[in-house]
Amino acid sequence: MPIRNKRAPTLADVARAARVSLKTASRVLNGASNVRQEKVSKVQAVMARLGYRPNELARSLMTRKSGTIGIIVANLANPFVIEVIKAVQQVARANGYVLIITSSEGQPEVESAEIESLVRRRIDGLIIAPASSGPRLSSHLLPANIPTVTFDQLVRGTAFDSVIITNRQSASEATRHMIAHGYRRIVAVGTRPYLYTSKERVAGYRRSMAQSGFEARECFVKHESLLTAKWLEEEVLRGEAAEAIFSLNWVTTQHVLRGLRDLGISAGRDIALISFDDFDLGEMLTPGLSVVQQPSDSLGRESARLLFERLKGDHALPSRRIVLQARLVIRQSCGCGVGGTLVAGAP
Amino acid sequence: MPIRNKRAPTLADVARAARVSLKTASRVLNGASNVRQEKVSKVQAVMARLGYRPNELARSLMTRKSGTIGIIVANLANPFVIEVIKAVQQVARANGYVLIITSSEGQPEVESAEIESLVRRRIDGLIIAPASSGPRLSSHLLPANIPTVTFDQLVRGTAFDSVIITNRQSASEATRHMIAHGYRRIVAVGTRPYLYTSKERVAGYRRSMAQSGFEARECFVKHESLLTAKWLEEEVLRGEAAEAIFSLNWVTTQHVLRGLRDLGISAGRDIALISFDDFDLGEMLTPGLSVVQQPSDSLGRESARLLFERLKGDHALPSRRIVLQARLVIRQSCGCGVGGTLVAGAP
DNA sequence: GTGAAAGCGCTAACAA
DNA sequence: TTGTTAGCGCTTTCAC
Repeated sequence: MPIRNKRAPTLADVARAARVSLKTASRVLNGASNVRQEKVSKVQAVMARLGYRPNELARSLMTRKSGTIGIIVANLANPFVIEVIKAVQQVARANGYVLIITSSEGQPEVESAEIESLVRRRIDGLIIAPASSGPRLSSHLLPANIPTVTFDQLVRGTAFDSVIITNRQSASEATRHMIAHGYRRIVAVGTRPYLYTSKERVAGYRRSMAQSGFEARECFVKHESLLTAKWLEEEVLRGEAAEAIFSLNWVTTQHVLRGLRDLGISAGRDIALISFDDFDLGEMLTPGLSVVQQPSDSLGRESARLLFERLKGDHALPSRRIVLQARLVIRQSCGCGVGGTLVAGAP
Repeated sequence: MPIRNKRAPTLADVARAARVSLKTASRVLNGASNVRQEKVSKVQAVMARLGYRPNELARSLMTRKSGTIGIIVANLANPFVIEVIKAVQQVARANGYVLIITSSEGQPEVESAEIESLVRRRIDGLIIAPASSGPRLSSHLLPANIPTVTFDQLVRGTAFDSVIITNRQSASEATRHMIAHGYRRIVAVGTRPYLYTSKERVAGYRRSMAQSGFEARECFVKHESLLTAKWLEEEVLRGEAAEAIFSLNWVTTQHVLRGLRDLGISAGRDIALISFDDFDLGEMLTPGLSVVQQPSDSLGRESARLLFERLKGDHALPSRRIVLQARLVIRQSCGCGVGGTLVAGAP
């Protein structure tokens, strides 16, 4: 029996009970090879008997490794984000790391506060979907010795590893697809125009519109709460002003779908729609939602890989950028397969 | 300038630079009142100048409080789970705590491993959706001094605080609603029959069926991967054997919807359907999905509240159980509003 | 008000 | 192969 009855047993308690030195007990704990088998068994037996639980906090203090990875996302409700987290989680677990997940709610101030909190907890690495593309996420917040990988948004003027997708190209492709259906009054709808992803997707959309000689029109709200049916009707639809909508992100699509329904307009039938980002039941809608699908699993996996490469190995690698291919998934809402007017030669 | 150029500045560095004692610096850090204002300012100035970041790990070692809450869920993909986490996260953040989120994948062995990992990291509290209702989640895994709240599943023979919902009653209500539509061949479909939630929901379903003198029929798969279109056709539908389906959880509904579509059967039109658990776009399906909606936000909030009550105050409170009311949300797939055969007197 | 000393539970660097 | 001695960065006595 350990002397103190209340406190959890420490390695010292174990060592005492096993009649070995603290260091020997420590060696057994860490699976060091240079301990006599006999003592190993004895120490392990005592550990089991006492119900010994190593204190990772104490270990971390000494090793300067907390075994935790921070991950900051903008919106936990977004299934894309969840899939990324799941992938990161898998890699982290396989490496014996644990994830501290927080959300910035897309607000740079919250993001800063969360970073500070994580740094104080001495995370070994950070994976972050930045809340803004501006220079807020700067190195004065993050100590240089915390490897960081950004995903989704790209932050100007930083040297973080990053994983992004083909925003511009995929947006262009989606737009081209709608154009091939014969639509020319295609409106891009989105939130937070100042984000990197928004800008890139708009650029892709514009490129395709311009190539066909059509006029691009973008409707943005600063925050999704402003994306109401009324706004849709007055700003986007404007009577006959829109034949098709290109929704620039998940939360936008959600609000656009609800708004159109409230207006008695069938998304995909009365007006064509392609969404950047998919839904759990996107295929089950009628008509099925045509989407640009982000490779969320690879995105998480690659982000984690980049991070662990720095963690395990060389801290001084040059900063790397990975661009993953997003995929245009054609279902019906784009105009395909609902007696739509798909023009010959369409994708 | 601190002497060591490489290492992050410590409180000792701060104290030295500010020409005060370590303890005074510590007092300033913790906002103690008994320090002369002059010194407070000085220390704070030095902290800012040096870019000092308190090491929470070191503090935790001494205070025996890590400022972290563990949360273990069965499936991060489930939006219900995510909403619970979001609510818990909010409360945790408001209390200065951080969340370590892990997933058991519904497997008791993984759950045990995750618990062990969290205990070693000295979480201050645990919120867990148990992977099984059996006695696996027992106190030999969890030290008695780690307050724990379970939600979703109820674990037999433990004294944890818990937050659950009206599984039985709500399942009964949903079944009654379908019966009122005139259906009598209503089949309950689900996964993992051994779970508390499954049993309760089945019990509610059976009660309503029995009250109307109808024969209850349940179709279970052990794992969702077995829930294929073929299985649906052969085990659930069996020709005309099913007029309505009561899907017992989120993942089941997802597979049932896909399966029915693959069979060319419209869920809600050709066969009635009520789902336990809602979807992001549940309302946007055609017909709209009728569901039992769990109060996920309250569930998370209440779980967190129970936990923090123990954390902040009395550890020796008697164990409490909170039962929250789930809500039957009638859209169309139950038979309402699609020219269904709703019988007079239906809810 | 302030500070010196001790110690939280572990590992690192040495010596034996 | 083993043990001893220092710490890691902070908080907590308990003196002054």
